[in-house]
Amino acid sequence: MPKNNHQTCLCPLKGIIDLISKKWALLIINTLGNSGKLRFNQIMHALDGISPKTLSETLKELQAEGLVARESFAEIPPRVEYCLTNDGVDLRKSIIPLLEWTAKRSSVDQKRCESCPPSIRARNQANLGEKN
Amino acid sequence: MPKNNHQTCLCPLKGIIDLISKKWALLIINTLGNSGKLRFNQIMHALDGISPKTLSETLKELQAEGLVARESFAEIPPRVEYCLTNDGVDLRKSIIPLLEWTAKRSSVDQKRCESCPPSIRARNQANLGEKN
DNA sequence: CAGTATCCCTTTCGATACTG
DNA sequence: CAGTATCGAAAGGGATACTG
Repeated sequence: MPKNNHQTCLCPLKGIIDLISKKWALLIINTLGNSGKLRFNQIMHALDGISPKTLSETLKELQAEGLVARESFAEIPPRVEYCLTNDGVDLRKSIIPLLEWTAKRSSVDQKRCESCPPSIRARNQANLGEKN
Repeated sequence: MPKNNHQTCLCPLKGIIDLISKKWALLIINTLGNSGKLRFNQIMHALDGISPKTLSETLKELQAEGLVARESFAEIPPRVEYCLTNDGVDLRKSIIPLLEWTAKRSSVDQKRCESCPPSIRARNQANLGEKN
């Protein structure tokens, strides 16, 4: 069996394309994965540039897919927290190679990560060092 | 260091979203990866439903990104072959976990893979068996 | 605070006919 | 065969104002 001939069916991909091709879906997944629990406005802030409409819609789709869990508290002012489900965590893990591939191609992007905590940036650099 | 707290920066993701959010990009990558070299009309046929315009445009972008190589032969009728570059092969490898995640979620999709060669389907089943 | 409702612009992409 | 040209429909998504 040739080493570089690992064949995969593209049919499952068709299904997932709709999900991850949503401009913000993977970003939300990753942000929640980084932070654990976040409130609506916290996600808005973390994903600089997303509109409340888009965030709201995308979160609903992610919930429908069983990737994100929503918990609301009967308080005033209202409080709602979002986090990944186990499935969401798995998805996030499965895109890490993709992240690494991207980072490896354009390490220039690392410098633009002003919205990322220094700890994450440091870890990225370390990961890149290991891989190269 | 908590085990489930592997943090990743989302900035590289922003860059890749544009690429993979193209409806057909990953499908082309994977099809080429499965088959090695393919001609324009072969890709058209493999990706049932894509229009020549969309295929042409997407192939150009993938070439511009250095993921796909194009080789044309001065023959009549003309012949052009596409294949993955090394970078393209790497990208394809990096999305395999994503494919596996998707396949694991909805093994029902496996049954709809009528366009896939039986050998690929068999391999998918085997891979699923290993993972579960 | 956590969304929803509107408006509108842009991009995407399918269908089809045509060309070197 | 390997595309290109043109048209149009549809969806994505931003800005903003508003509501429970």
